[in-house]
Amino acid sequence: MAIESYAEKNCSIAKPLAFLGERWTVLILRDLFLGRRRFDEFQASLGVATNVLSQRLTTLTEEGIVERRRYNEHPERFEYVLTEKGRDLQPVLLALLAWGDKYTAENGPPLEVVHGDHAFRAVQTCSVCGEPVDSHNVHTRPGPGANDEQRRANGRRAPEWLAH
Amino acid sequence: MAIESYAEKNCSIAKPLAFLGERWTVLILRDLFLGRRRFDEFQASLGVATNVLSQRLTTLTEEGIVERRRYNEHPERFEYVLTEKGRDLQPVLLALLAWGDKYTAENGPPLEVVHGDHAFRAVQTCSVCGEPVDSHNVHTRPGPGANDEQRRANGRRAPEWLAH
DNA sequence: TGGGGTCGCTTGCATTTCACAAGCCACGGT
DNA sequence: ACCGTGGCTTGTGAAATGCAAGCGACCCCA
Repeated sequence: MAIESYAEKNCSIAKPLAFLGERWTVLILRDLFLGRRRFDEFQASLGVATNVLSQRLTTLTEEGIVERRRYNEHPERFEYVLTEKGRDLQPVLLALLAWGDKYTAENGPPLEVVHGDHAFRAVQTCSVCGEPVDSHNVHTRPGPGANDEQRRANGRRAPEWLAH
Repeated sequence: MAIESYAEKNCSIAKPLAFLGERWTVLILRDLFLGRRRFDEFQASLGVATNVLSQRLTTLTEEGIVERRRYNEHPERFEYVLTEKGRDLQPVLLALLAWGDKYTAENGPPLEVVHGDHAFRAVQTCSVCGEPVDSHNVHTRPGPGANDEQRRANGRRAPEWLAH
């Protein structure tokens, strides 16, 4: 289970990947955002093996991304719904969707995302100045949570990819 | 390699996951965005097995995400740099980073992202009206690229998770 | 001239994860 | 009495990944 080692790195990209990086997890989240909530709905929609699906739903529950909710007693029946923490992953899925629409959707987007009454794409803007962010006007530096190694490494290195 | 079946789905989230969903790929991209470009840099930074790293770099090259560039003859030496298509994945990484900072960084963000002279978070806004997007004011519908099944499925289903 | 180190890998084998198929239990319907 | 449904669990084999070793063409240093 080497993917769990992601969680030990001091990195806000690696840590979420400890569970998001497991196969099928992101597609289960997509289904959750589309309103699906039952084991068999996920299974039918994805074609994933049931033991894997069961395992993923357990992990997502443990991570607090979904809530496992009993909607019937006798027999016990459960459904899975996104928590606030889970819904906060929406930007990740929308960013992925925007990229996929741009580069993989030859016949136009299979799915439109609607805000109020208009279909839209997700655009990333700066939380401070409100300007759109693109890959050319951004760089990085160690933050308050950086360890010594990270501080040293970043000091040594210029973001050379910017210079291109 | 069942993950390749992702690519066959008519879904702009699933298709990118056909390569992004492979273990280590997203972390290699993170390193690329941080300016790393050489085999040994990735290997040292990530601790990934060299055969896997080699395989991932090949895939990323084939997908047009990175360019494999010879920077030395005799002996041949290569480096890997992001293409425009690759840099367009930045919103995905920034969204992941923002979530990771919020939920997994107890001592503050290990890495700050800087826009001009100010550290910032990525905020998603609507490409049409410019308003910030959150998980409560969004729903979906079939787009021009939807197949018949997707049209039917979406008609049958309300986005129930919104009603919560 | 020789000995070590670097870079970018490849190869072989063990371990972990995943897929596929089958089955199970408590119902509910007919 | 029997079939179907929902939500799984349990095998077993295939595929992905990890680990360790090695390799070829240099370069550096003496």
